[in-house]
Amino acid sequence: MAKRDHAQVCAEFCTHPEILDKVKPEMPDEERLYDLAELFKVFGDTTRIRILYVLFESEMCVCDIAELLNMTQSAISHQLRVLKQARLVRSRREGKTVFYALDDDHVRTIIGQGMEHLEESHGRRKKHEEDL
Amino acid sequence: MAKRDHAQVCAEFCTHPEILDKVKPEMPDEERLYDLAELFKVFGDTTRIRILYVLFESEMCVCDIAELLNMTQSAISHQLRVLKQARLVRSRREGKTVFYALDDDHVRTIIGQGMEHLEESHGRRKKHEEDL
DNA sequence: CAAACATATGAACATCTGTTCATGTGTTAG
DNA sequence: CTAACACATGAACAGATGTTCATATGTTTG
Repeated sequence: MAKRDHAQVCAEFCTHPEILDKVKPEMPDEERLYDLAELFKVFGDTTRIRILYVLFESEMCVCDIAELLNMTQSAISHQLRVLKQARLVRSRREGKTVFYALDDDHVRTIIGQGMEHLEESHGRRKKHEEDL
Repeated sequence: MAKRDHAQVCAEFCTHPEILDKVKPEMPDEERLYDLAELFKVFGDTTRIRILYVLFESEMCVCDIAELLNMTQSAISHQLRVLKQARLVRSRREGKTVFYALDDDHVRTIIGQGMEHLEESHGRRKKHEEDL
């Protein structure tokens, strides 16, 4: 039961049945799409991105990261938990300190592609800075 | 002025100066990291992910997408605006209808890598479902 | 055991985000 | 021009999110 009330949301000649029928079976299950969005949410925060960048260079303990990013130990710890739950980092205990490291090479690719996109779309953005 | 008050946030022997000095210059500017996080925020929503998946198959008009995803035309339009501002989709007018299409091939790579990560980390997750 | 330290975590709070609802804009047909 | 339609958008509201603060857990040292 599609939501077509207000006017009539596209007459029949607008919704192209061939396309709809072709696209529908290609869609992954809702659960996969949900998990995927959840994963990208993890990348969608400056603090977590900065943490990942820091870990590109070397494994590191919590307080090192906190100092590097000039943030509270608590804030960093909370975010490391999010990154760990997303399987993007792993932790290793050594005495009192806990070392965190990247746990997946897809991270580099994803962030790299994100950066490339920024470069490229920035290049394209010339004379129409704001086109809302 | 790093925030080291509560206890002392890691004694000097914990924060490894060599590592800090090595990592610091490798960090991109704050602005780039902010933009990157903003970009991934766009991927961090089920509706937008579903829209992108739909556009993988074919360019499409707003009401087609709304019908496919069984959502309001308004909701879809709002999200298309977000995707367009992030330069992930472009639009083309043809009479009354507006067609949207992917505007960047990095999108496929990024989503593909995200999916791969899910497969892989799902595989690794065996006997420790919840390890908060 | 107690003290010191590195890290983890729960609650609270302010901010951000996505959808809905109502309405505005741009285009075509009559 | 007017009506109908496809789409865009502003305001508002509920739900999600990140940081802070206080405190708990786990480890080493004496």
